Amino acid sequence: MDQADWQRIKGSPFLGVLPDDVVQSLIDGPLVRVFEKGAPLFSQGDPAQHCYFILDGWVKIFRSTAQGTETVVHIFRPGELFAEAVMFMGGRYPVSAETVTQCRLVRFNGQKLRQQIGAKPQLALGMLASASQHLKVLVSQVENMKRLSTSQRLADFLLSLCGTASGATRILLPYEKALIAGRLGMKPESLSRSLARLKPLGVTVERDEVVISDLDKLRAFAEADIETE
Amino acid sequence: MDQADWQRIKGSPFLGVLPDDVVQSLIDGPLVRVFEKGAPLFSQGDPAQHCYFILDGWVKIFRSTAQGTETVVHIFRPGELFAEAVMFMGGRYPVSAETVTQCRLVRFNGQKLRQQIGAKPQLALGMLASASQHLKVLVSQVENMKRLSTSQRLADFLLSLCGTASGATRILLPYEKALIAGRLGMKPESLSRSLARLKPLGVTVERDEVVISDLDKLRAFAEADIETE
DNA sequence: CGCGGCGTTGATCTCTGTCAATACTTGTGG
DNA sequence: CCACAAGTATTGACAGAGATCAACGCCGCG
Repeated sequence: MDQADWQRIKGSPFLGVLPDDVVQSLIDGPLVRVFEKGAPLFSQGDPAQHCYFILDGWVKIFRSTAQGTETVVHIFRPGELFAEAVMFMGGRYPVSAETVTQCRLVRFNGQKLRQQIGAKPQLALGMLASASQHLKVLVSQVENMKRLSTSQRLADFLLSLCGTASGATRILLPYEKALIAGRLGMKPESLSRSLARLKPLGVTVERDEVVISDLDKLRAFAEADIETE
Repeated sequence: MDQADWQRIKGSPFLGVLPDDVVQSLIDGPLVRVFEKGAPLFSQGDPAQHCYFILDGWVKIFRSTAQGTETVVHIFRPGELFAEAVMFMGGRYPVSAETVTQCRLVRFNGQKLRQQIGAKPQLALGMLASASQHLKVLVSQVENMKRLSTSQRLADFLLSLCGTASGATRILLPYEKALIAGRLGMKPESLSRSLARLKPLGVTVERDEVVISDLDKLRAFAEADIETE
């Protein structure tokens, strides 16, 4: 775990407020764990004993039905902590998690965390902050599904990869397009067509590289109530 | 605030674990506040200083765009606590809230809560339980939007009003159908047609009264991956 | 009685899922 | 170096679901 890793941890709402030695005391086993792409982290129904912080890579959170269909609920990115609320409660995971790229993760032990909670109220504050963050994300996901067209959701997704920059930019899609489609609530074919529909707005795709010529134009489109062409 | 009201509060994952005097000490001003239908509680962007527990009535959580359209994100019902996680952070509300019926609410003060958590860490445990609960609700909403047809979402919604009963039942729709449609991510016209499509499954509607002849049959329909009609 | 809000119904259109065919990429083994 | 196979992405044709627009019925209320 190098300096950049600690920097990442400091940026997290949950872990950022804690002294380094406290953070270390919550880690169970090796400080950093490396997972290959497609590695399962936990399954829905498992006892929620750990939560994870992402140093590098992307992690898929999904639900499976008895028939085997799987629905992507969310995909977490580097710098995010997930499964902390349910782990803290000590119940069972309501969803499954799996890496979608190679990942470097920090795993925290729920039992140790629960032991420390009484002595360190800021632990609880941080967990609530993190849980609140996740609530916001899911709230806007529900909103997007209800209100936006597929192209708008895609635009929103691309913008979320760009940060707050303006003008033109060039981004790499972080994982497979089929997964992006699932994350946005559509099929891969629809994603292809949605991407094509963004071409008039200055969005061109080649392989896993997307070039956006005017971020503000794309933002206006993503937020528009009525599709203007 | 009578005995039944306290009973309600006892059923809340967050407040249920707290002693009565602690609950009272968190209340800011009058114990119970009465709101007429359509009363705004807070707007997105306001500093999140309070959270609310619903004794009676229904509260709509929604988002407004710059253009003025609003999207219903969630509708809370009697016995539910909302806005607690974001209030805890001390940031700003990401959504707006408004009563959709006449309401009797209990309002809690964020500052007092934060003070008390320092002194009594078990307060934080309850809050985490509540946040975790709401996360689960949102996760299943995301899943429903992505995976289920409109009729299935409607069936799911009706079942959520029935509890765990079996056999036949009769329920009253708690608010206007246009609002139900928004909650389920569809248009009022589609809601009408979805209701009609449930008739072969033993669901009949008259005004705001719904009669279900076989709850288990409806459950099977709501959970099916492929519509078998 | 007439008006307005709400809900339903009907006709039509658009979009997305589905199914299928076709590149393109990558990796493997001859 | 090439042939081949498997995984991934795009494209086209088609059918179905839901949105849209418009008309009508119902009911409460002045």
